[in-house]
Amino acid sequence: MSDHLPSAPSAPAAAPGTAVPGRSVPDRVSLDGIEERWDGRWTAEGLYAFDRTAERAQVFSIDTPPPTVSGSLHVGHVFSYTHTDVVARFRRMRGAEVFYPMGWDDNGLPTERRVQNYYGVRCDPSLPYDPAFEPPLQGAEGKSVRAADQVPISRRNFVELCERLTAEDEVQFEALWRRLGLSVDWGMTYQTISAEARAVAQQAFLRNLARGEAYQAEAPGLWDVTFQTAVAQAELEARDYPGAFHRVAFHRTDGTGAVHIETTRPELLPACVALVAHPDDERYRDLFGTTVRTPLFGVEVPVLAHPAAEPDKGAGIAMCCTFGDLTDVQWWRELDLPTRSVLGRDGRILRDTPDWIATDEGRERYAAVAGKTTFSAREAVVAGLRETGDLDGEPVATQRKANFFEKGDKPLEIVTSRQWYIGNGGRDEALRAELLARGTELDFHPDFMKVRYENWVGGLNGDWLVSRQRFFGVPFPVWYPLDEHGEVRHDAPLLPGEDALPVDPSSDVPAAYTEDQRGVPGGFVGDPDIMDTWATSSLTPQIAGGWRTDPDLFARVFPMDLRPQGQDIIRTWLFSTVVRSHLEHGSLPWSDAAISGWILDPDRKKMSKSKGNVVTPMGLLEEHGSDAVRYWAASARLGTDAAFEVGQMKIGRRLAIKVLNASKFALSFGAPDEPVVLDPALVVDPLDRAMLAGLADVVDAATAALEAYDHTRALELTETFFWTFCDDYLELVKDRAYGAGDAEGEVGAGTASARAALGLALDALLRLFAPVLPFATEEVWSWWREGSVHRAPWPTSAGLRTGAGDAVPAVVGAAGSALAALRKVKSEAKVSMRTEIEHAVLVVPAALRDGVEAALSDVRAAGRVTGTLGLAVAPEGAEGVVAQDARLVLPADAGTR
RNA sequence: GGGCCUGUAGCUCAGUGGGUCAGAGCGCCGCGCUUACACCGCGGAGGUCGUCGGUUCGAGCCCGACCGGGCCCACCA
Repeated sequence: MSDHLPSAPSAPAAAPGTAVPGRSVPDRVSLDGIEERWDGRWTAEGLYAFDRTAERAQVFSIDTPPPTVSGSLHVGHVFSYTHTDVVARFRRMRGAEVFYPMGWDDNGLPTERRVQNYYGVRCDPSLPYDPAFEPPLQGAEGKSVRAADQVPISRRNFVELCERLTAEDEVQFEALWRRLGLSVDWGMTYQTISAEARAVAQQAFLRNLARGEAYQAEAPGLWDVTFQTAVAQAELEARDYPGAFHRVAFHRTDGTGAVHIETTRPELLPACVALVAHPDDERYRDLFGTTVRTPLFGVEVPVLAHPAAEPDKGAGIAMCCTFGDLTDVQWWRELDLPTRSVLGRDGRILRDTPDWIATDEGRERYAAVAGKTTFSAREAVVAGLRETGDLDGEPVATQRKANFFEKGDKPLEIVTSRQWYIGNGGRDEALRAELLARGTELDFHPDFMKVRYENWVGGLNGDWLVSRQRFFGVPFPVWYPLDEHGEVRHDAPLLPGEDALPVDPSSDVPAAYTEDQRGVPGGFVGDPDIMDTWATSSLTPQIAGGWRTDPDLFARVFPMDLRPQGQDIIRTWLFSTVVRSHLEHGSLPWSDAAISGWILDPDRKKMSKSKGNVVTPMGLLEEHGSDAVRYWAASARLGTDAAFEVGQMKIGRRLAIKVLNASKFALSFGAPDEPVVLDPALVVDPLDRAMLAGLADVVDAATAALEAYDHTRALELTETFFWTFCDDYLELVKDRAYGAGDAEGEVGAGTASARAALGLALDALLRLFAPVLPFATEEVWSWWREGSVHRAPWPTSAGLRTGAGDAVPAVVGAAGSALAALRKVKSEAKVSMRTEIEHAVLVVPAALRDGVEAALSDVRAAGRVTGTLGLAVAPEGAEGVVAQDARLVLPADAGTR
């Protein structure tokens, strides 16, 4: 007996070999309204609901990327989310219980800014919660409200407004995803700023802290002066930045002359702590150990040797300031130099004149730059250097690379501050090796994306800085005692129990303290910082999987199977998730990572947001249909950039319509109430058997491709087969399937064979297409089958092979070539394909001879050959089938050939 | 400077352990209202596979160099 329809628990598919009763094929088929109709049904039936009684081995869990709800979705999202959905649908049909949640990322700067502008407020954690608060503005979208005009509100109020605002976005986003046909379980959504997500982030942090993986340190670090927050290595972006080399004289204290250095940051002159040159540099060897005096400010600094100094850069001797760049930090640390910071966290030169500037002139010069931005301070310093003659020549303009916060527009400065870190291998070789090993374990699709992971981990130069000096976000669940002098005891943090989470240390009180002790000597103070957004989103598997509150669920879904994401956030989201999982669970967070490429506009540039917004995703879906857009997305391989191509969507739409039409046709034979018998034993005709043999190969190959995350290959195989099926097989088999040659009232064996083969083929093809074209396939499925195609089992080749017997697929191609030869005769004669042929000889290559002969009667019928159709073997080397000596039956007025 | 990806018909792309691999679709040209489909069908014309070397009996497919695209990292004196 065949097993072409293996039973699945939720799929009331036909039992092997049984008849599928009752067809209900519409007279006219259409894609119009198909998305709303089926999305509604799927929702009503809970078709994609996750069965949480499933065991881990049965579950396929997906760590869906939560889109930023304060941005807008663009075609790139549609593209990559389709890839994931194809996987989800395939796995579901393969019998897996698919855990496919959707998250909304409403934590972070984009949401913070949007809430500020939309409601005219700003977050001030020092304020108490006001339950009755109503924002001054509603929907001041587009206009940004000046900071001075923003009403300060408590963090809790701010979070509430965030949730209020993003709720509207989530409705829009969900509508789009539904329209696109994502088979998400909409009963399982999460928000990254929700109480649950905050609690997970805090709990994970507390555990990192308890294990010694998280720590606090006061150290120089990269600082964004606009946002006034520390920034992590992963958030850096190197950009070109105009600057100028200034050649500046330092005066030797022994009075023997001057040393010239070159700098692009003359405004940092008051922060200079040393001059540094390479130990082997002949030019400066004599100076090592001596001191020089800084111009303008008259501070005596040593000339030192350090191998990190590069003789061919600038003058070969550099001024080391605290801090101009990361090399300065290295020198400062390794040469044990003093800290002389002059730059404030707001990016301005500190107002108070520092005590290391002792001379009257120096103090005067400093007063002239105090409080200025780096830009103005630079002008002032340069003017001063000109005045004193310490500027040698004119500044030489240069283009240099500077580090920027990816969301910022001013170069990062280096500022000393107290920050939280989580170990990520950046300063611990053993941990780095472990994390590199995790990367090796993880199956990247495509695999070369693994290199990006390895490069990043290999190049880390510090631990993960997780604290941010912002106000909206997940606060650190930490308080500190104040000693009797009111000094903060950072070394003795007060921590909440896990049951108390989430906490907000700015409004909650640590155990054994009362609110009135906040900020007073002997009392306590809350940690003012919030976590980096990645510190929360690195925990999406834990948040979505119920790590904290639902261990039963968590055990069924974690470690997850798949992380789909973009290649640009391998260093951030992917890596940080691996770090958290490794530290907390001692495992990878998922076994596979599917990396989608970019969408490029027709100019081969990365599709910009502005362009992406011109073509809204919803507009695309409405114009072309969801299946069509999905087809375009599914045509692009993972990890490969794809062009935004409307043409490809049109092809997809055509395919979807073809599926409807061809299916309608394949189901049109026999009386309407006559059952479709899906019995391979009925398939006896050589052509039918060959078709099934080909289809069986396609099923095997497509299945293997999808297993390997190669949805493109699977689609291509299926599609190619399907078009041949339509253009050749359906045409060839048409008359026989109608029962053209059967006696009145009888269904001949050939007819039954064709009908069974058509049914079996349709049955498999619909399921093969279902992951990519969920709407069209479901529509067709509903005409003749019970249940949803999306819960039907993935096709297997075994039943098809039973029907195929020992037939080889090539017969279909041979017969198709023969039919094409007859068509060509008509095409060249410029007559209708319906024109009858009264005589022709098919000259076929030897290799095709048997195939053509096996299907000759079908070829005759499809080619409308009424008389003799001869068969001859072509000479060696001839290609293709040629019809010779064709005589067409032409209308009287067209003349004869 | 280091690394990854990529360069095949006008366009978008397949070409699977080197030997019918020179392909598909779109576009183009011509034809056809053939009762599944005119949101269609049929037929046809398009390429010395970026360049130059090398390995091999044989190379889009392997190796090297170069040229052209895209991206990541490093480079802030």
